[in-house]
This record gives sequence, structure tokens and C-alpha cells, in this order.
Amino acid sequence: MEKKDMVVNMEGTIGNSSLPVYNPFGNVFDFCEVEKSSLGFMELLGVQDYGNSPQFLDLPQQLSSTMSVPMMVPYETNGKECNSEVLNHQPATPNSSSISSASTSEAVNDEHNKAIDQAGEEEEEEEPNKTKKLLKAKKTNQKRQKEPRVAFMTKSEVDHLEDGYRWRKYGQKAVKNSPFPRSYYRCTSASCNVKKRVERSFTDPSTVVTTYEGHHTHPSPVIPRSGLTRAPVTPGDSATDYLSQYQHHHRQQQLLFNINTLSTLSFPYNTCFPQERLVCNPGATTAAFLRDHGLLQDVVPSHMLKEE
DNA sequence: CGCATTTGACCCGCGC
DNA sequence: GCGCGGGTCAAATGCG
Repeated sequence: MEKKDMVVNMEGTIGNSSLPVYNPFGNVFDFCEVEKSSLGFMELLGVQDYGNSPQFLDLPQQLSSTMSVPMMVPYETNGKECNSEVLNHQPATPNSSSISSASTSEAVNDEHNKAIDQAGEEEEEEEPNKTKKLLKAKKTNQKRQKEPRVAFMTKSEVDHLEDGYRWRKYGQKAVKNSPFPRSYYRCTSASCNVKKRVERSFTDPSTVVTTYEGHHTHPSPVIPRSGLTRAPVTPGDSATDYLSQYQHHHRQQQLLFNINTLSTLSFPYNTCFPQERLVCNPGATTAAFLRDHGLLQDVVPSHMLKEE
């Protein structure tokens, strides 16, 4: 249980307070200094991103100290939650991609699926039910392997936070060592396979962890607040997608935030942001990023959006 | 009646 | 091989 300092500046703060920030998977965030916001009844504590197509970036190099970006900081998860390839992969140089690692993983996975396919074919005549289950397993296994996940930690008294999309609950499970159950939701939109898990942190019952998996193939059905210049969600554009979800959290909670000290951070782990999902995409300039995402303009004061 | 939720059963991966 | 925990399914149930 180590702690490293991270300062998150939120507009409207009422002084500093050190909050222990734990994720629900049994690890501690590698940062813990958060300023309280007086603007909402809840505040964002952290964002986790652990994808399956990791690209390693040198964040301090990519992000200037004056950028206004949503908090998106990796933390170490146990092997079960995080694809081990992500955390174990050691980039030779900053910004090096590990696409080969991901593709290797898929190749292995394909072999596995072929085996399952064969098993299914062999048993189909005798036990169609078994085949069904095998096929289901294959399907879910594929998704589990491929879909990236982003987790949001928020303080809220409500478990299921409104994020602009419609969800159908398909399961609930008790979580080991936690009095709080984990709920499983699927996007109700047809052909959209996005899922999310919602659970309350057992270390901090006031914290709700929402984990999104996959990308919406459709825009949010919720009409944005009037007067907003919100950019539509581009199907397949995961950065925009997640940013949209993320910003919905902020909008709902009327939370203004800003991080302008990212360059001062020291990451104990190799940063494993998939480049395309990094909120501040190095491929685009900060100005372009801010211009293209109206919501950020909505939650971040205009003077903070000016790029130097 | 249609849709959402609940909940027990089932499957899978993993550790021992 | 077995047990455990996580994730999913699907029938039953609830609700507007």
C-alpha cells in the first residue's frame, strides 16, 4: 500500500484534503492527493484505463503542464482484472507500440476459439445445449479478450449513474470481501455490445466504480443540455466515446475539474494508455482536441482552454 | 403487453 | 481434479 502524490486541481476547491483512493480490486491508486470540490455532491477520484491493445506513452513528454485534460491515470490491478500483457509489457522506448503483443494475443485466442469451435461441432448432434453454451462461452471469451475497459471512480450515493446511455441490467454478483454486489449492465441499443459494471468500493462505500467495456456504435440517446456545443459521439472512436461518457459524469454532477500538473507526476508503472484512447491524443494538438469536444468546454473554464 | 430487473444456474479461468 | 470467484444466461417476476 504505497502512495504517491498526485495533485488534482479542481475549480472551486475548498482546500486540500488527502483522500486515500483505493480501487475496488484490492489495490491502491498510486496517487492520493485530491482537492475537494465544492460544486457537487460527488467528485471524481480517478479513471482507470486498461486496454488490450496497449501503447506506451511517455505522458510527461506528451502532455504539457498547461493542458486541461480529464484525469486518466493508470493503476496497477491484479492479474485477473487487467490483461497481464498490458502490465507486464516493458516498452523499449517511450511511445513504442506493442501492437505485436496484442496481435500475438489475438492469434493465440483464435487458436483457442478454433478448438472451441471444433468441440462444438463434434458435440452438436448429441448435445445441442452443450454446443450452445460453448458458443456462448466463445463469444464472451472473445469480447473479454478484445474489448478495452475504462473505469471511473466517483463519489456518489447512487450506484447506477446516468451517463447518457440506456442500460439493461443482466446480472448481479456478490463481490468477494465486499458487502456490496457488482451489477452488470449492457447497452440496450441493438447491435451495441457495450457493457458496464457498477460496484461500490468496499474500502470507501461512498465511492462507486463504473467500468465501461467496449465502444458504443451509436450516439448517446440522451439529448444534451441546451446551449451545449457537444460533439456527437463518433462510433468506433473510442477516445471520443470514453470522453463522452466521462464528461457525462461530470455534467451530471456539475463538477468542474482540471488537471494542469500532469507533467509533475511520476508514474511508478509503465504508462499503458492505448494511444487511441488517451484522452489527450498526441496525434492531435491540444487546441484541436479542445475545439472538437464541446463538452470539455462546458466543464472547463474558457481561460483554461486557451492553449499557449 | 412490453420491457426491465431479479436471481439461481451455469461456464470459464485460475490457483492449489 | 477440485474449489473458488468472476462473468453470463435465461426463466421468473415486477412494473408502468
